[in-house]
Order: sequence, then structure tokens, then C-alpha cells
Amino acid sequence: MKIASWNVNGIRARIDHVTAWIEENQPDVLALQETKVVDELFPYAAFESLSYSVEVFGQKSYNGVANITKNGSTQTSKGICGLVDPQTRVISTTHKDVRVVNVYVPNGQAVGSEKFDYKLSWLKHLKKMLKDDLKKHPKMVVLGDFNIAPSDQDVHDPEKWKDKILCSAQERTMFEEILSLGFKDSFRLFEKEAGFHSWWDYRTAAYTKELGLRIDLLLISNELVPLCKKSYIDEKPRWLERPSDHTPVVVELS
DNA sequence: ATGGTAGTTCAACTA
Repeated sequence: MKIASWNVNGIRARIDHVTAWIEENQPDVLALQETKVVDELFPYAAFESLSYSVEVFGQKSYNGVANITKNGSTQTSKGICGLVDPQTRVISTTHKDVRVVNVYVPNGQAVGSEKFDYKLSWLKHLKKMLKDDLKKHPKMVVLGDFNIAPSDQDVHDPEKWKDKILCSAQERTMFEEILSLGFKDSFRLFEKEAGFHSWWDYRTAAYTKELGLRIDLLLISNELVPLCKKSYIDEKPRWLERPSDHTPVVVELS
């Protein structure tokens, strides 16, 4: 089973990139973040013409997540159970016996800001939901834009980013707590070196200067670790005209 | 050098 995640920064602006990527890569599940569209205006037809099914949880202008699936899904749930949140950031679906939880973690703006507090609180609620979900679904993939670089080796210049948003100790501690529920960062099962990134800021022309961070992540539950064959970043779409600022990331399970 | 670009929406916000 091939499961992928991509923060597309506007699905309507990126629809040609996304459908081309699906045709080339044939994922079983593609989890999208930052679709930035209400459900009524989501471009369903583009996916249905590829025989993919679509589950969406959108809002106007901001946020928005969607699970695009080759063979359909069951048990769709939207948001974080127990959290009242006007921002649409989580959608979960089940595929055979694998639960897929698609997350768009809040960015947090700056350490110590109001948005940072929201991010940490949101992550606490996510952790609680994942703890409960894992009991029901031993085979789980939690994937998406985590807006956290797990360690310094996921950052192009750790000194420059030290204690900054996406890299602070508070964020990394919350990430470690989520892993300790019983998940692994699948990419690091295979690649131990630094220098692999999934997001580059538009504003500083960061991509051509290779100033990236690895913040798009694929967590797999411990029970899936023996079944995990590959986990990788696909940088190719970042070179297209008018690309997303994020690349797809992919995990393959047997 | 607290700038820069992009998407949505149409002045301002989020990232």
C-alpha cells in the first residue's frame, strides 16, 4: 500500500500538479493539506475522472484537508474528537485495516505568540486522540504537515533556526510525546543523514538556495514497522512552474 | 538587512 502526503498550498491552484502526480505515482491514499477551499467548491471531478474517491474537510481561504483514495475508504472522521476548533486541520479514513490520520498542524507563527499557544494546545488534543485511536487501530499512519522539524538534522542551518518556530524545544517535546504513544518517523527508519527537506519558504527563494526543513512527516505505528518497505521525499514537483512550497512525501507498506 | 513570495479574495490574512 502506497500512502502519500502533500501540502499543496491551494488545491485549485495546484490541481494539474496533483492529478499528474497521482497518474504517475498511483498512490492508494494521498493526504492533502492546505486545500484552502470550502467543500462545495472542491475540484472533485478531477479526481473522480481518475477513479479516485475524495473525502474533504475544508474551509474558506485557510487550512483544509482531504484524503484522496484509489479504492475508497470507510470510517471518515473530521477534526479532533473532543476539540472545538473552527480551523479544519484533521481528516481520518480507514483502508482495509489501516487507519490514516491526515493532519495539518498549526504553524504557530512565533515562539511565545498566541498562535504558538494554540499550536501546543492543539498538539495536546491531537496526542489524546491518537492515543485512543491507536487502541482501536493498531495499524495507523499519521501523516501530514507537522510544522515541526523533529531534530536539527532536519534543518538546513540548525544554528540559524535554533529555538525558532518549527524547531523549538516545546514543539519537539510534543512531537516526541506523540511518537512515544507508539509511532516511528518512517523516513528515519531508512535515512540517518541530514540534508533531506520537504519545505522551502517562497519568500527567500529558499528552494534554489537549498534552505529547507523536513516538516512533512509520515508516522507509522509500531505494528506497521515490519511492513514498511520505503519512506521518501519526492522533490520533483518542487521544480514545476508555480509549485507548492512543499513536496510530496511517500511511505510504502507491504 | 524584520525584507522577501504565494493563495485566497479583493484589503488583509496566513504561511
